[in-house]
Amino acid sequence: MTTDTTKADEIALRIEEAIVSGELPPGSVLRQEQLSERFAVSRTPVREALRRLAALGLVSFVPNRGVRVRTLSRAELREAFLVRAELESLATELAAPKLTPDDLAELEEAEERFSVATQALRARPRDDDERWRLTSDWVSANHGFHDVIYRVADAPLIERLAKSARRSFSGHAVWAPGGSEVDALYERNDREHRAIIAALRAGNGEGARALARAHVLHSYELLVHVLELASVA
Amino acid sequence: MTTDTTKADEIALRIEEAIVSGELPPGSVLRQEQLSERFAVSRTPVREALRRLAALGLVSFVPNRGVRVRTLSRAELREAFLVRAELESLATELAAPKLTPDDLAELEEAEERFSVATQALRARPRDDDERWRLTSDWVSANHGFHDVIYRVADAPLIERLAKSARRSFSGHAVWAPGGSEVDALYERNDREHRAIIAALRAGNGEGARALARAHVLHSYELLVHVLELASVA
DNA sequence: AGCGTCATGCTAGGATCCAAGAATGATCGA
DNA sequence: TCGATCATTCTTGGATCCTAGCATGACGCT
Repeated sequence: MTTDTTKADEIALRIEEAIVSGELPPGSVLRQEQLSERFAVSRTPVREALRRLAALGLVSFVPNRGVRVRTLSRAELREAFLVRAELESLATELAAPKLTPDDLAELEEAEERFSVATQALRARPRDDDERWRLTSDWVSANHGFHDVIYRVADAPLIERLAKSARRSFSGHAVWAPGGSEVDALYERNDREHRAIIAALRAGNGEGARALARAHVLHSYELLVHVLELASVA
Repeated sequence: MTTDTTKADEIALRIEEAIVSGELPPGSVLRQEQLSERFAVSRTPVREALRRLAALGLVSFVPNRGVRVRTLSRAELREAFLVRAELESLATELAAPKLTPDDLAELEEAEERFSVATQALRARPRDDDERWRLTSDWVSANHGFHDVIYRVADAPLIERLAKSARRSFSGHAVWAPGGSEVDALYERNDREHRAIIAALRAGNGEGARALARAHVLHSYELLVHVLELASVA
């Protein structure tokens, strides 16, 4: 068994997963020892993993006092979306001239899944467990759509940074659905995906870029709406 | 003595400094032991520092085979500049409405220093040592100008990511000056700084944004020119 | 009774130790 | 003489141990 990855890396991924899934909520303190026993390793690789996550901005170190999962202020949340809007629109523009028919088909398929997830979410079951599962589906379908674009753009650095910005707020995504006002926003999100596809199909890089930018900023509005509704509840 | 920073952090900064200064050139392998004795600590904090730098993209880990200072391919170099162009233009736009007269004065002062450094560099002494010092001055004067904008924009995440993109190629900056063709590019760089200032003074955020974007992309052209000249020599 | 100080316990940071994997060079065979 | 294989050495990755700093609670003083 030749490990071409180190334990610290694997653990970093698993902790990251736990953070973005919301299992480790923002603000919670991470004890090195309990992480080490959870993953059945010593504290050393755990600490290295935490260093990595700290550099990514997911957790913050307080010397001699441990690490805690980063909480984003409203301003930071906004910033993260602004960054993502710029990087994603750039990626979309880069992707436009490279798009093959196969890519286009894949993109449409991803959009189809997203559309289904959106409708399912709008049906909004009262059961909390079901709701959580559906929002989780919705989020990953959404990511799936955007990931196709990143792949086609073939720009590793941009992809890395954009996803890092995306991750930084996924832990905040309670994504509690709201009323008809929020429904309209979900609907718009879906429509915008199709518009981006249309622009890409037409080979209109500039247009796709502008659409992608607006789309991400609109997603921010959606998230803010949802967060406000959640905080009132 | 209450250390409000940890040794791993300090060492990460010092290694980073050594990398961007060119002391540790791209491609060189870093031995944990010699780093640890150089900084008079054990290997543990060194490794944590390296993890951090790896997450920042400055060095790359090869499991069981150590770390090496990252070399950027031409494509990655381009990507880094594209990212910086987007983020810096965004920061410029954000800075525009926040700019106070004091900020403007500071910006003009920074530009003055940059202008002086540019002229000094264009005088181009034959002495290698002097040339190295002047290019180093030029680079930091340039950074100084842009840093004012970042500070005014007051957007920590954007600043962090943009500087990270900037750092990723500073190690490559041999910045060997070329002929009159390159001189024109230096000259343009200087002019563009002034244009950005003018737009900011006029409160024209959109204009400043577009100028900043073009400016960074032009800097890329300058760097590529210089690198080509250097590789021929 | 309230506040300040000190002692004890707990957790993180750093050092050292051990094991496992890769490179290098020597030796043996063709 | 050239190549392949095996042993040795070097370096990294991980575990354990030690130390130092923060926190918390008890005790004493005002």
